[in-house]
Amino acid sequence: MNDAAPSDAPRATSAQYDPEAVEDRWYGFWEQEGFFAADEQSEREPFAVMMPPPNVTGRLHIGHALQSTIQDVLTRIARMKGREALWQPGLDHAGIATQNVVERKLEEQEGKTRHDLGRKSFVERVYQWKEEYGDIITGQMRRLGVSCDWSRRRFTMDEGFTRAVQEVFVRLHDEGLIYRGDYLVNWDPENQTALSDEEVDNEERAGHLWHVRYPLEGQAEAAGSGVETHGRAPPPGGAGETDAGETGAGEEATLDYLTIATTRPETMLGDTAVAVHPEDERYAHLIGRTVALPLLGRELPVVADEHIDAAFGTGALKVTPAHDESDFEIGQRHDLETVNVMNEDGTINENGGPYEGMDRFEARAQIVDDLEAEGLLESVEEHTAQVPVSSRSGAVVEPLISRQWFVEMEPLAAPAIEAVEGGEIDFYPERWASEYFRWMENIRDWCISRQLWWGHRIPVWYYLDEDGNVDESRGYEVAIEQPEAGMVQETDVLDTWFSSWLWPFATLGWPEETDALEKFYPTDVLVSGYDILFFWIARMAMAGKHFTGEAPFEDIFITGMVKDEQGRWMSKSLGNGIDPLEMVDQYGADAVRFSLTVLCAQGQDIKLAPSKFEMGRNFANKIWNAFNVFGQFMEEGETYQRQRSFGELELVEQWMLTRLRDTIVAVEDDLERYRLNEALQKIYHGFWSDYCDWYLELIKPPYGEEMAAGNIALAAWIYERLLELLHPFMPFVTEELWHRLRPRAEGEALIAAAWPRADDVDADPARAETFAALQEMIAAVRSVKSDYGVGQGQEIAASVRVASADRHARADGLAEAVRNHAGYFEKLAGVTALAAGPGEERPPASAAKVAGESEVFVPLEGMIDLEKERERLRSEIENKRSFLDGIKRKLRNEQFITKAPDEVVERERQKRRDATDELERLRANLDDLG
RNA sequence: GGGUCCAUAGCUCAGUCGGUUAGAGCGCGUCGUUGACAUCGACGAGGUCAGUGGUUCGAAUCCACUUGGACCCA
Repeated sequence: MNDAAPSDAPRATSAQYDPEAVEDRWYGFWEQEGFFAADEQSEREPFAVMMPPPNVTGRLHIGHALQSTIQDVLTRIARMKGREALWQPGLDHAGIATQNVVERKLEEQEGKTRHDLGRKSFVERVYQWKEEYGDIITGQMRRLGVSCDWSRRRFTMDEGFTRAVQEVFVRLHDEGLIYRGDYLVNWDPENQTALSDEEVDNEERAGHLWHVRYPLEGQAEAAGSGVETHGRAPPPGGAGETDAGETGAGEEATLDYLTIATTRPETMLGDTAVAVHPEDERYAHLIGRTVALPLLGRELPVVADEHIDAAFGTGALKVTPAHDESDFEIGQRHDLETVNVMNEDGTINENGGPYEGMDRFEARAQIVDDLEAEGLLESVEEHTAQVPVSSRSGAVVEPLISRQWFVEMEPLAAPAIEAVEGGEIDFYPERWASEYFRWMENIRDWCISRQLWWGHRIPVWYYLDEDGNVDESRGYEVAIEQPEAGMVQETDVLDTWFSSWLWPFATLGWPEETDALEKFYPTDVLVSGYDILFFWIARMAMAGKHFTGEAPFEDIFITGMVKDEQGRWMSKSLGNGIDPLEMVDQYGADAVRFSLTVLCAQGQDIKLAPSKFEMGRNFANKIWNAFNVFGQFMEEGETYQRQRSFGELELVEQWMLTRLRDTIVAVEDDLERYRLNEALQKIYHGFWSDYCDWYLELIKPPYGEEMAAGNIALAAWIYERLLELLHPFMPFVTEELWHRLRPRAEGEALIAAAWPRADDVDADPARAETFAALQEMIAAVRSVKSDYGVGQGQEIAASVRVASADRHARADGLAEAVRNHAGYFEKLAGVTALAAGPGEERPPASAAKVAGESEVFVPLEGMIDLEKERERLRSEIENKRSFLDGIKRKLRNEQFITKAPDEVVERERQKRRDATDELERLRANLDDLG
């Protein structure tokens, strides 16, 4: 027998749950016994979930902890339900991030750049680094108790995966969906690579809007046209008018310049036109003329373009096709020249004349100075602009014309859209479907090439000329293996997402037709955050449909993101992150899992503080201690069998079983809809309130007495069901306690136990209702005692007037139930003398309290404060009266009677009867007090 | 500029199909410790469901607008 599952564990537990002592043992046991391993040969119905592969550079952060917990809960439930459960783990090579980490380390430790090492040996270094550090996160995940199949761990750059990536590139190229060309791309000057649109964040930044004068040329021509009175284009708004007057353009009646506004003056070095709106009267006469580019003197045509916003700036736009997307389009429309003025590192190139070699921002400052010196800087406005920023390096992204590889996306998007529209894929919460559609329907081609060394090298081959240089005039070959001796492979690598979009099937062996693929694909559910909806989720849907014909998952469960206490993103720079491992050390893995799950409501971000984990820790402690109530009486090695049939059970036992069944049903329902937080809350309530506060309190023997074997058996049986329900959420403490319940066979474990079935739990709603009535009465007695400062332990008498027999058939039964269970009142409310009946009179000097349809009297001779009691009754009467008024108002409304459903009307009538009755009795009670 | 989401107890949040005397955890107040658990128990206070208007017999819930906040896209 395994050490971790001792059959002779002491039955009673310590008073405090110590997660460390328990958690350590179980993870190894589960893994050793092979509970995490999925078997594609099994006959069981499959269940599969793909873990979003964390970056090799990653450390476990709280978001991973949340998503891993959710996936683990779903996987463990499926496993307990008898399904062949695969939770596929793995790692993502994370191109730029990983390359950066290794480059930084190289710089710090050896003072070298990757170029000093050369490509081959640098990539070797990255592999070394990956071997050394890449697995840290998976080790950290184990601490959380995740039950993924580690034996199937995949890496996006392992051999088989690489094969899949290459296959996909070749196929898409064959289908004409991959093309290469010179286009304006998002260029990260720091990493010196192209980025996809998704990797660029637009940040609002304070900047300036510089108004620059572009001198007009060809004045004679203009003079001849008879529009000279326009003088010059006036700046927009009244403020500029005086300025316009001062330039004296009108006086001289000659044109001198056109003013443009720009947020990026350095790009003017690449200007090849000025554009205005064709219907902009201010400039109509200038169309077809030319202006001189300040500083460089190049002649620029003035063109008319309908896309110009006449209201922005001066309404005249400098056009820089090589460095701005909309300018690029204008350039295409007007067949403008394209002048690239920037190097890949963000410095100005030889086309920038005197500014060559300067960094783009240095050049900007210099150009502004020079313009000012030449009197061509008309004005400077404060301006907040959207600045594109690399999500990888934080550098300002430059639009740059560059030869890159692209995937044409529209043909891939169409089937993926259909998959969601047609219900092949469901989003939870649903609203994410509209985000998905919005992106898919406006999809743009995907720039997949990266100028990096770490990643999948593009399977394209070039010919060499005699000098050994790539000769692109001969075209290229797309092939996985070198197609012809002497050819060299494309140096660019593929965007990391170009491999991870294949994750759901490439991990299972695709393009081979493996048994695993056959068994587990398509998967059941994907759990991820909305931050990678476009990067990853949507692209997986596309890849799945395109390459396998099937959507890669049926459900997509989008979690909220974990924020700090004030709702801010957690970040290193803010230092507001919460380290999940620290939390595990401090509160226990189960506590962390519990709190994260219960806080994870549908679609809402989670505001988290370390103190939230107390909830989970306290709950673990609670169930730990609950075991002792019966566990302390258990004989070692004994298995307790339930002895009595449902009908022979005590009322509280019947109630508890009924509550258990209801809980199982409700939990099942919540799980269907991924409402894990609500499911867990119900289990929590069932365990803590129902089981501990009521059931255990009542079956617990008086001090010094033993617990009957039959009671132990039932308590343990119910406890076991609750452990089963809770196990997926809190696997460690439940596994430990499950083994303490009774001797287990070797290799037997809660992780593999059957999920509780409602049908296996006997129940009787009517009996449960009777007990619920008693609960209300007991609460009423406690409340009265508390109001009058009677100690909880102090013995008192009480009587109950149950609802009158003529109106409630079960009133007599209820009175009898109260009398038969006087012991409950004694145990829970210190009631040593109890009377009950429909005609029970209120004893003198007693407090009265309504409990449901009944009334509880507590004689308080000598203790009762008449005035206080009157006050209490008056407020209760007032309360009840306003409630009754509301009901009456409703019932007087004819519309309500005729239009509302009958059962709603009947419910209101019932409420009126009850409230009227209660009010009457309350008033009588008040009168009794004199 | 287009779109999405959020606003409910002091705090963090549930509230599913429109009918609930609007709930939970934490916090707060009173009381309680030889008792499974003080990481606990009992009791209690605490709400204009952001605002306005509308639909409806009936609105925290549906619609419109307003205010405040978060996010996505351009």
